[in-house]
Amino acid sequence: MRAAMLTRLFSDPSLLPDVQKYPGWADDSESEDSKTKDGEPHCPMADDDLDDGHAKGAASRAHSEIAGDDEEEDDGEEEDAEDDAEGDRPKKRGPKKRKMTQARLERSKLRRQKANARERTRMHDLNSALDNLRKVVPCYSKTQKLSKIETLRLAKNYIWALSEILRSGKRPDLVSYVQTLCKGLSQPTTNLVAGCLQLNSRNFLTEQCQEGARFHGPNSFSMHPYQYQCSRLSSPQCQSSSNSHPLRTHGYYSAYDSLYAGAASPEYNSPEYEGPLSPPVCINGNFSLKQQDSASPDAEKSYHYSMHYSAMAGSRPSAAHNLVLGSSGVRGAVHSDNVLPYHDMHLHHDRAPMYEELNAFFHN
DNA sequence: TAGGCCATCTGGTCCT
DNA sequence: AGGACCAGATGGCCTA
Repeated sequence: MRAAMLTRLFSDPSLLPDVQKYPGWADDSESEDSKTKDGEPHCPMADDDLDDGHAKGAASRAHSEIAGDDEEEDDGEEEDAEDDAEGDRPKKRGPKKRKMTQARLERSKLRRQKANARERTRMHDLNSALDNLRKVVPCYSKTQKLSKIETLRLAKNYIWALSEILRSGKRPDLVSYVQTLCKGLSQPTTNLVAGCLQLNSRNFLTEQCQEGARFHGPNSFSMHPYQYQCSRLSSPQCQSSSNSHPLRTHGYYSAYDSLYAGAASPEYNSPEYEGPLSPPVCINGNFSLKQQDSASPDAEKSYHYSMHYSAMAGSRPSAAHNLVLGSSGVRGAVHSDNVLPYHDMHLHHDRAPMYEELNAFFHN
């Protein structure tokens, strides 16, 4: 902190916002005013001026005050004498620290400012890249952005899931897919991703109830309890309860299948999505949650989603047992704000060439 | 109010 | 010397 103060010793008015941002500088300098960060002795005069300048929130004033100390500009013996006069501190061995003349301080300050600007630019570039990454991971929201770390985790999982698909040449079961996608994600992010998939699934379920059980063709998944639930949903009573029942695993299953079904949708070209071409995860992005949510708002609030990450891709449908959905979930509840308004959330469903290849692969 | 996330500043290190 | 990169520190903002 001492070194930080040094660089701000002659800060100009352009740094005033920063000065305001660090109101504790003066206090810090009080507590450790006799040494620099690396333990080098430090001019006490500069400390006093620094404290004055920042404590009063007038960096420019501090600058002028220091600049007025012309007698300190002279280097050489005078500085040595000052050091000796400081007295009780033991002398440091090694090369003497060059006195910070006004010119050197100015240069140092300029360097620091330039370095800060570069660092800001660098971080902005990094954030921009992260924003781009957010747009191509399976779940994207304009307003509820994934955090940086969650974006990276989700992207990693997504890449892993896609490479597993390419490697095995098979459609994985939905549970494995979801597990892979959500592996290591925080609960809110898991909820968000799950919400995305579920959103996609609801409309899909409706379509399926109208179209019949076309899931049970040659390309259908291997049978497991969730497929059973899915097929049961074709019945009217099952549909009517689908939004209120806490167990919505069928929704994920259907969502997953919809991702790979590649069925054209009138809402395919969602006007909401303005990002670049996205990966081939959610080509069939139909959003019909709005009405359904309004019909049963409590359903979302009571919807709990718990995920255990015991298996990665390649786990068999038995992994479904690790996907616990219910109001008794132990990992935390899905809050209503984790399920975004449909106009704000985007599954990626662009016609990326990669998807077309994958889609052709899965349907040939 | 605590905790998470973020932007920014900063000094250190490495490389050119 | 200067730039890139990194990690630590700090404070602001937001949310549960």
